[in-house]
Amino acid sequence: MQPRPHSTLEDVAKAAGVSAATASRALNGTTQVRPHLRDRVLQAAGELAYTPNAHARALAGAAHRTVGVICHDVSDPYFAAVAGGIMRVASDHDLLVTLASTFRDPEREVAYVSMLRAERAAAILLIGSGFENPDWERALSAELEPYLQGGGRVAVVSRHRSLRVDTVLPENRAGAAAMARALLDLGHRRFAVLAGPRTLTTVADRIAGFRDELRKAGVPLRTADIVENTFTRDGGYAAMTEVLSRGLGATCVFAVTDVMAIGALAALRDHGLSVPEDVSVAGFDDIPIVRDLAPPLTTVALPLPQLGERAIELALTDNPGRRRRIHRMAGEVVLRASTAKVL
Amino acid sequence: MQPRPHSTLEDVAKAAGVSAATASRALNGTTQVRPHLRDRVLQAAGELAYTPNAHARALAGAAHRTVGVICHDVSDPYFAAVAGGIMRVASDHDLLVTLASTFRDPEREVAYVSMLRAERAAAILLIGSGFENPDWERALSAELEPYLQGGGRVAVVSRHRSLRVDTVLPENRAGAAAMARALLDLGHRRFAVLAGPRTLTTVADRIAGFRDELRKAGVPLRTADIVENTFTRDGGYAAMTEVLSRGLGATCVFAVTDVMAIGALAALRDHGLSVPEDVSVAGFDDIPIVRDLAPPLTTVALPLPQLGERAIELALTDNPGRRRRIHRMAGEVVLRASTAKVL
DNA sequence: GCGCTTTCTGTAAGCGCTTTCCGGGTGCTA
DNA sequence: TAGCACCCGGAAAGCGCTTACAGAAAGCGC
Repeated sequence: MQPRPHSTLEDVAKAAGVSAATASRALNGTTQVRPHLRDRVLQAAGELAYTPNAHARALAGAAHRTVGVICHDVSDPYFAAVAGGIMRVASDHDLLVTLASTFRDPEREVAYVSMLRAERAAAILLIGSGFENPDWERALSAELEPYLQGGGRVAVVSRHRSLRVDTVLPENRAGAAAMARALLDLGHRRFAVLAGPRTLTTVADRIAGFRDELRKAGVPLRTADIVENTFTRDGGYAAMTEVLSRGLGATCVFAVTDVMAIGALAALRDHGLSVPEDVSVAGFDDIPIVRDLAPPLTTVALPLPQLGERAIELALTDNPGRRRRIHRMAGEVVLRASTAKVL
Repeated sequence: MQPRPHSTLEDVAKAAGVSAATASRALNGTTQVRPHLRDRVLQAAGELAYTPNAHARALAGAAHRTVGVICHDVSDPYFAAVAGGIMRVASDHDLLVTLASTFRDPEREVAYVSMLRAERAAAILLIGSGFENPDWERALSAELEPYLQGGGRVAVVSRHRSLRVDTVLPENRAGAAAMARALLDLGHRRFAVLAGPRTLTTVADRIAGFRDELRKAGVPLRTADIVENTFTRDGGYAAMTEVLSRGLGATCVFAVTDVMAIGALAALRDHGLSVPEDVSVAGFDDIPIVRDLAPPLTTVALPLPQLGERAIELALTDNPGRRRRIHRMAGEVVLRASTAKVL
């Protein structure tokens, strides 16, 4: 016999011979319940394998125990690392994490925000560069604004324009500039840049930081030196291949992300070029794997798990004035064997 | 003025001058509503930035649109790849994915199942090897059984014992055996195995498959040849270091996962040994990065995203008799440059 | 134009839980 | 023993939605 699929609080209360109210109190410890009854309730709950219905609970006004995370693609090591940090903190707070991958589709991102809003998630975290696209910005704001009005918390990692929400901001510009300086110090004067789509703010910032610093040193970076492709390993491979097909003039290749750098490394290997003897390669992010490459990759190290941790902490922390809090995270140039001095 | 944080169906109905029922129908398209009214409702919803409360909806009996995924650690490339497959399918079905990382803590796994049960998730997916631990098995069953009774769907990837649920099973044993054969064919006769905790069924199976195949060929694998450590890059590094400290007798090292193999490669490099000249290294899983290592890693290739896709499809597919369906996925040995012939 | 079917629309119940508001024990004080 | 405060447990309301159920309106044939 099983009239209902799940046993309910009602069932537990009945089994324990108390009212639903008492059962609720006993289970949640809201108020003192005489040990005698409390034990009966707990035992009944155990026997019935009772699990409170989170929906009913949420509806009745209890706190929402889930946070939503939207990223481009979990299987990208960058997001995986950031998500890892988020999960750790969430786990400490007994929160469930709803993770969505947009696969870089702006519409899907907006749709996910809407779903998370429907779930009444305690917080929504947007991880990864936004798009420079007015339609998308408007649509996203239209979803986020009412959510914020309704007490929802939002934090973002790596995006800034237009969204007035708490932000964890890797210093892309400064990091790229620092990398430029480091590479200049190694004696490089001719560069190729492998970039993701410029519509991503992260890409734009890193290119700008890199270019500006070169300019300061009187080293030009022409448009033709920047090759754009998708923000993936294969994109890096393709971009590198394109650079090679045009005739490699550079002594150093800067990929705006490590993932693209990995593709570039593979392309170079496939073309019989060795790194760093024939050409130096540098990346950005310091995803865990790159120190284990041969050669290990020079990169701008970002504390990825911490990016996630800060973001969720920011979202979970009260923000009385609802002012926009920006938490900048510096990147640090780590010189490894993929870059060499120019003789 | 905002009496309630979110606008409700009630509000929309009022604004459109219809009843809540009609508003609900117009929004969901359940029943025909005169276009006239329908438009008014839709417009009102738009203006109020209305989002239905998913909890109320779930409580009222609508289908649950979320699936829960429990893995050991999203930032591990193996799980990231599997999760990627799951997300793709989920996205096609308009499902939200709640992803939890247990960080290999059995208790946390049980706790997460309980939370997912509370959420009335449409399905629960357990990704990654289980633990060989009777207490844990009992606790997990105690959570899962009532969930299944209540119509919940469960599918697992990579575990078998004790759980009577739909299963996607990489052929760990056969894959490891095939690897053993391939390595024997290359002329190797002395092996070291870098293993994760034996309490993980995956580890046990891979070791067993490998050992049995060697035995068939008359090649012994002594207990001392198997070094156990954590299931991570650092675990691989440590295990390899231990092997080296004992004096490397083997011509080939088999790591039970690619992640550990990456650590092993790093340890060898740090000790000035080159692969495959001084020693061959093989892994298992074929996580995306390993083909880009130098040297590229020989491994048993598992179709990781498909593992996830099959699992969620299995869970989402009706299973009338509630018989246990097992979907085996073969691994394929991919010989790359990290293994060489023994002269 | 009447009565029947066919289409909507509104009313109301109920999903499972928390929580406020009371009433009835209990224990302590006088 | 009476009186008071204090706890604790129960009844009931209500969270926002879906969905029978029933009633109203409209369409049809005769």
